[in-house]
Order: sequence, then C-alpha cells, then structure tokens
Amino acid sequence: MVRPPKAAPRPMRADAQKNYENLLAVARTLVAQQGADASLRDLARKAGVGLGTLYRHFPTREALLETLLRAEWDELGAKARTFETASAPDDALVSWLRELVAGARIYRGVVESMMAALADKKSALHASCAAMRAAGARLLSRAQAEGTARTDIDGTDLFALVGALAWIGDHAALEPRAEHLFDVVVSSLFVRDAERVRRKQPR
Amino acid sequence: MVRPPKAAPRPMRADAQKNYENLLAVARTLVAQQGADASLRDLARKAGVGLGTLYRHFPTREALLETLLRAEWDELGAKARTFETASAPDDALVSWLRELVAGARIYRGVVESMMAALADKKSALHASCAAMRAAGARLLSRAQAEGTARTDIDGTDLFALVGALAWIGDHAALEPRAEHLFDVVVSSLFVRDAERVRRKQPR
DNA sequence: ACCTGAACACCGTTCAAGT
DNA sequence: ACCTGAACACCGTTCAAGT
Repeated sequence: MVRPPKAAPRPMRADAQKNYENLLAVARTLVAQQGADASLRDLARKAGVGLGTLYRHFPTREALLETLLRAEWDELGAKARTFETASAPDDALVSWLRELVAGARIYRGVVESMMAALADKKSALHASCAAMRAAGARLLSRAQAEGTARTDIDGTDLFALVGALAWIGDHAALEPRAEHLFDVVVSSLFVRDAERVRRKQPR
Repeated sequence: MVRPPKAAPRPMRADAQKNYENLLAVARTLVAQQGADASLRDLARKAGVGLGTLYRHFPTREALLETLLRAEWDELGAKARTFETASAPDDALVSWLRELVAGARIYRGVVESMMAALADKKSALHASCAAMRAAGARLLSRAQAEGTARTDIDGTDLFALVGALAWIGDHAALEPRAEHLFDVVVSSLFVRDAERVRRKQPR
C-alpha cells in the first residue's frame, strides 16, 4: 500500500543525477554537524551548486531530511518486526525504543521536524513518522496485552517520551546522563512487579 | 551573596524609563505568542522604538528573557522554600517539579535558553538557572535521605527531566497528554514501595 | 530538462549621527 | 544620556534568463 510517490522514476539526466548525489553527500555531513536547521544556502554553496538546483531536487527542507532519514528508518522498521517475533514483549519494546531514540539523535533537532511532520499530513516526512509511531504502538500493545506495560499510555505518549529523551540527548551537557535517564524514564512504562499478572515463564 | 549587578541603580532618564517599560510590556506578549526566539526587530518595531534602543536596554536576548523571567523565578524559589518546610519530602519534590515545569512552559522554547545559560557562566540567565537547579537538588536529596526517591539521580538529571517534560508541553500535539506524562515520568523518580525504607508515618 | 544567480523580504548586530 | 536608522552580513524562497 505504501509505495514511492513516483511509480516509474524515469532516470535523471546525467548532470542532474550527479548534482543530486553530491547534494545528498554534502547534506549528510552538514546536517550531522549543524543539525536539522543547517543553512540551505550553505549546503548549495558547499555542494558547488546553484540555489535553484537545491530547490529543484528538494523542494522543501523536509524533503531533504526525508531522503536523509529514509534508510535509517527503513532499518528501524525492520528492527521493529524482528523484535516483535524474536523477543519477549517487554524486552522488544525497550530494545526498539533504544534504537529509535538513538536514531532520532543522529541529527540534532530532527525530533522537532518529526513533530511538525506528524501534525502536517502533506509533509514529506509524514508517512515515515506515522509508520514509526504505529510500529511503537504495536510493540506497546503487545507488552500491555502481556501485562508488563502499563495500560494508561498509548502510541502518541510513547512518541512524546521518545522526543523528550531525544531532546535530552541533543544537549551536550546532558548527554553523559542520557543513557541512564533513558533507563529511568523507560522503567516508568512498566507496571510494578507486585501488580504484574502472573506469567508462565518467570524471568 | 547573590545581588543585583548594579548595587546602586541610578534612576533612568524619564524617556529611557518609559521606553524600557514599554519594551518589557510588548516583549511579554510577543514572547508569549511567538516563543523565546521571537524577532527582536519586530519587538522594537511594535514597541515603537529604534533598534539601538532595544539593544541599549537589553544587550542580549538573554538579558531580556532574564528580566521577563525574574519575577516568575523569584516566586519559584520562594515556593521551593515553602515546600521544603511544609510538606513531606516526596510531596514537596513533586509539587515543586510541577510548578517548575509549568513555569518553564509560560514561554515556548525557554528551556532551550535555560540549557544554554547553564552552560555559559557569563550568561545573564546563568545565576537564576543555577539557583533553580540547586533548589531542585536540595528537594531531591531531602527525599533521597528519607528513602523515597531513588539515589541514582542528581540535580542535573532532575533538570534534564524538567527540560524533557517542558519539551513535551511546548508541542501543541502533545500538550493534552502533558500532565499525564508528567505523572508517568515523575513516578520513576521514586523507589518502588516494596524497596522503601520503613517510615514512622505510613501514608 | 536542467542550471544559475539576482531579487525580495526577512533576520541579528553594530555604530555614526543626531538631540 | 539617550535615541534613531542606515549599514553589514547573513537567512529562505522564487523566478527570469540562460544552456
């Protein structure tokens, strides 16, 4: 059902193709250094390309981010499916959240773009973000069904907490404690042992 | 020990005084609407004042924010002291955190400025932010001494979590769940009942 | 089909010139 | 002592003109 927008992406002219790839390569390092709000003008300059060329290939900043993040997110989607079948529901949820928070941190400020994309259905990032949220919701409800995750949170809450944790990781001063704070926050997603439904396999 | 920078703040010339107050009044509503990164040019324009006048009264954006937030923060400091003497340590911590998160949300994006201020000792906001963090640390260690708060977190962690929760509140899409997520995250600060040190007054 | 760069409307910040 | 606004160096975005 989800399909790349252009069913038959006719090959680009050779010079266009080269510009496109160069732009992406430069963008990858620039966004890694400066964050998701890096100067587009600077990007065009560093890629040795006119401003119009940048806008032709990536009509919005989100289109650019979308391309930068697609590989990352395809991988995260695959991991969600793996965890779903290979791990206990609660472990699967924690492992995937860890990956997602790490993924949201490769580019500083990217969670901000994700939030905006979720609110705007026409955004180039919308579909991928919604898919992420849905994958998280699935892992969550699996853990809830098992009785390990608290039932008063949903997929949106989960996404909010991921954003909050990514916010922490985006700040150099807090980064040393980011992993620990991940554990602290994630621990709150699960019900206390005492209230836990009995399960066949005690861990 | 903490004292306003100018021990004897000589009275301003009448016109300067008027500009200063007008600037503050306009800034209050503008920053409330647009967030902490509102356009300074726009502010000067709306206050009917030259750009240089704005910069004369508030040499940096942080100086402006500092003035806007000082009243708010003086109040929060007082509340910390009240809670400290009037409530059980864990209740005091939770109540104060709730106030702080609410306070950090009056202006969108203000936690970002707080983070920057804590990292930069010369910032106009530094002292007030550090004082906030210290007040939180005090309330935390009180709850830790009592045995209700987990001991593997410190004042910086607390501040990080406040920032994370404020981040959630800054996003309209998440705001409906902000209060609930506050409860979820804050619950993780306390040790599980089973591990809790016995206390004279069971609640 | 694709590229370029000038043009437009915005920023933040500084500072010479005015009163 | 205080104010003003032009000037400078940046943005993002659009679009006429070129190949």
